[in-house]
Amino acid sequence: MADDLSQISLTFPDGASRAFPAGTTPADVAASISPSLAKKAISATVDGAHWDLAWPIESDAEIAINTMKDLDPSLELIRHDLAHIMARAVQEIWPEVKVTIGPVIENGWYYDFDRAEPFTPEDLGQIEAKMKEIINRRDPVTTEVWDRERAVKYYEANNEPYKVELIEAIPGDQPIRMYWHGHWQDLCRGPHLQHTGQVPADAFKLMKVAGAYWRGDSNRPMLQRIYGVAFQNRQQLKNYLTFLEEAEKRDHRRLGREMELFHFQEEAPGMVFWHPNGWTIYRELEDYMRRKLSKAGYKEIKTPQVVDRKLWEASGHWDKYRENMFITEIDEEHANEKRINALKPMNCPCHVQVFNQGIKSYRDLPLRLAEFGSCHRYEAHGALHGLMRVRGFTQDDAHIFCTEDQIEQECASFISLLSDIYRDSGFAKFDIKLSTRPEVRVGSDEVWDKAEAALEKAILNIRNDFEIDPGEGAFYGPKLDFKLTDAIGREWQCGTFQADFNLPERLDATYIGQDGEKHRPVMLHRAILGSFERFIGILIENYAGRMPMWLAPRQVVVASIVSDADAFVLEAVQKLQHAGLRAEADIRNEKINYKVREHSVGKVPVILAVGQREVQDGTVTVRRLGEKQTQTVPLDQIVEELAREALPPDLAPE
RNA sequence: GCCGGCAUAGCUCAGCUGGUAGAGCGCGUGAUUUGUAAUCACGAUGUCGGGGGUUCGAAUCCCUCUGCCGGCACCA
Repeated sequence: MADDLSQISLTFPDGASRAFPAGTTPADVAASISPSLAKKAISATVDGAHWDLAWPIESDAEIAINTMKDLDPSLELIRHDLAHIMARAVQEIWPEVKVTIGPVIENGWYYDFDRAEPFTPEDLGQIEAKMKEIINRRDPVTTEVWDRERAVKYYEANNEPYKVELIEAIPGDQPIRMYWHGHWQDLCRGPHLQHTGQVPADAFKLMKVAGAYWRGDSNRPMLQRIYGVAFQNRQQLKNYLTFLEEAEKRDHRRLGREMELFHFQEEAPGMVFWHPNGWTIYRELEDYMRRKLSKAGYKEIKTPQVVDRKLWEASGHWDKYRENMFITEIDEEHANEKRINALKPMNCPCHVQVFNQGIKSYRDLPLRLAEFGSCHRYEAHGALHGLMRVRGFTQDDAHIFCTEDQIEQECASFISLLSDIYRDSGFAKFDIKLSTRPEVRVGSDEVWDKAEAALEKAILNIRNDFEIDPGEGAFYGPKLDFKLTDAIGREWQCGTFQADFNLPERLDATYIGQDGEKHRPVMLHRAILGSFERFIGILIENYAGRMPMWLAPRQVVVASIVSDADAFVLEAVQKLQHAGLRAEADIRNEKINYKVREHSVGKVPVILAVGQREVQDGTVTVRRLGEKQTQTVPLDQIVEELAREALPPDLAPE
């Protein structure tokens, strides 16, 4: 063994330390502990870094040996190695295909290939079969650190130009690691399993092929990306596939059709045709927002849809977003020139116009101008997606004109308002991200210091965890983004709060300060829902269409069991409607089973059934969505109960 | 915008290698008066996304446009 000078001390998770020769590998360490651990070991965690069993450790460190029982490292290795195994399978089938990169992602991995022919779904099956073959070969994984030039020459010789480019992008102080699975080779930073047979052959699946730009750059070649998912065992894979099916059932586009909420059609791509049911949800949400904003000290305004390009030139949007704006032209009778207007893509320039009317005093600040602002943006065809990404949408927009000193208070009130609204709409959890000053920006460093600190302090008033995204702020000011988590764990960025030192300048907004001089206000752009369209899409998916009472488009259906009950049904509906409920009668000549099924599928939260007995007793039999039991109660009682239940959260007594 | 796929009745989908369309649900009519997730019978579904071409003949093959789906890029 090596002498004392080249000894290092490794500390284990239980706190014990032992001396090892410098350059010892985790495999050596595992073997020194027990033969069974040596067998089970797959990788190590060394000072927090995921470490290949074959990588030498040169200095004192904390070490933990990982086995397949350690979820994160084992999934990481399985998915990582599958990416290579897939690339190898592809090259074994089609040797001319060029390989590029293949990282691990959530639930699996992808790998991008350059191939003239498109991959077909049948190809995926063939690749999968080949991958299983490779796994069964149990080829050992070996790792070598190569000299940079040698690696470049190697890839040049093998006609793998993408790999050459990748090597050139690796910082000079980092090793070029060459990995071999049997005869197949890839460039990779590792770590890896010890042989391909360690990957569970029945716990992965290739999911889809899609185009993807080389290095994410739309000016560079379009490659073909194959996505795969992988888990530790077959059951976990099955669970995941079931989860996907469940998520598909929540798809708001499907539910939108089934529940008759809205539709889209060719003549207006990306624009929503709201149907009565969907528009009911929209209006309930809008009414709720209007009350919340009004209570929070906002003044609601409405500004024009069609605005002369001059204003967009002044605001800077014409230069930057011209391509994405809907333009209207008009020949005015006595004008020399055609007048060019744009449908507003955002509300802020118009809000500044409202602010600029008359002279504002510091006493007017903060001035909070809110608008349910209907905006249009020409989004790329490929970007459209149901209600989630549309070309015509309505923001719950507002601009707060204030002084620098007021930013913190305004931000704090905003976050508290946003928390209320998210909670009321069913989202308990949300995350906050603070994006700070970018390289290129307007405004002095002092103002940025102040604004960033104000936003940070405002968050800390409410909670102590938030993420910082350095350099990702807008050029005009720092911003906060708010991401909520839905019922199946997906995250959606909805709210935003942005300080703006630029637009007031460009559009010359001023107020008279205490000193009698003109000053520039700061403008705070903020939204909570983002857009009504998208937020409703998120609500539909979050609730899987089973909206809470106050948002449900059809709240109660009163269904007759025999036609002798029809009169009582109509009476009940009238009482429910008088109590403010969205109630309807179902006195069709159908069995109660049929009616219950239809309204359950239609996601009506409450069905009241009326037969002979109920008519006699003045009662109804209540069945709630998703419950099998029923309960017979006096009509007047349930009317009162449901009316209370249907109150929007801000109007409901605590 | 880019890559790939798809487009048949209101919805979900079938229609093999070219011979002018079919099922279930829904809809309409009638019967049934029904007790908590589909009662029975009968009936009608349509410019096979639009345009052009090949062919004696096109839902089917080719071209093109549009839209949708999955990604990528974009998202003030």
